[in-house]
Amino acid sequence: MSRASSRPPEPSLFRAFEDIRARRRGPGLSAEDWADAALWSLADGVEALSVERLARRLGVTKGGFYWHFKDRAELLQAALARWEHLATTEVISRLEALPSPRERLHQLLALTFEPDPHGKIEVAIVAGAAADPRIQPVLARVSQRRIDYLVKLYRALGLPAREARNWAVQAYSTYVGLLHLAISSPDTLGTGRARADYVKHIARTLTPA
DNA sequence: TCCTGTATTCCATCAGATCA
DNA sequence: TGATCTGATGGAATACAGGA
Repeated sequence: MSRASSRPPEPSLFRAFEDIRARRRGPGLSAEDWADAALWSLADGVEALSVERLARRLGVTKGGFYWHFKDRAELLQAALARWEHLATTEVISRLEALPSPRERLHQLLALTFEPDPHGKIEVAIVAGAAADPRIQPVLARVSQRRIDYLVKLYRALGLPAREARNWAVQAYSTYVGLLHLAISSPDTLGTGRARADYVKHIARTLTPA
């Protein structure tokens, strides 16, 4: 995927444990801090989300957790809500600040095909949806919103509605497939130059002439 | 292979402490 | 003084080693 512009990379949307600890406001953690930490820990799998483990990694005890949340299930829902907001709503909002639809599409493709922990979180959520019926509706909603936005971008590039939808589904399918490949068989995508070339290739194939 | 005892992990509760 | 946190505690689930 070719970078559409030379602008510096956007700061990460997700907050790692170190950020949460560092930016701790006041005497303790907020519910949002816990949700962000839970979201980050989802990279290890939905079943690995543990209140005690989370508390240890945040440098607090688990007692405070129950002030903010009724139980672990409520925390998972909060984490999923954060994911939906950060990885979809926030991304779309950032892209809308760009001047042209082509630039938005390039930036989106660059963003989604970058190797980072966000992909692991996405894959964990997808895998978790198979076992946990509470995850499925969130995942379905997020996928639909993303595809709808891609349709909008392709439409803005001049494609008719049906064709735009086909391009959008193809782009999103490629994204989901690459995420799985990057985690299950990372060598397939290569490293360094080879990977960058492949990402460029993908960008070309997903951008209408 | 199955059963049993022990250890570990996790979730949840609660009394008391801390702090703005 | 209220909001928030700590740390002890208990119960349930799971893992694992050892013996029959």
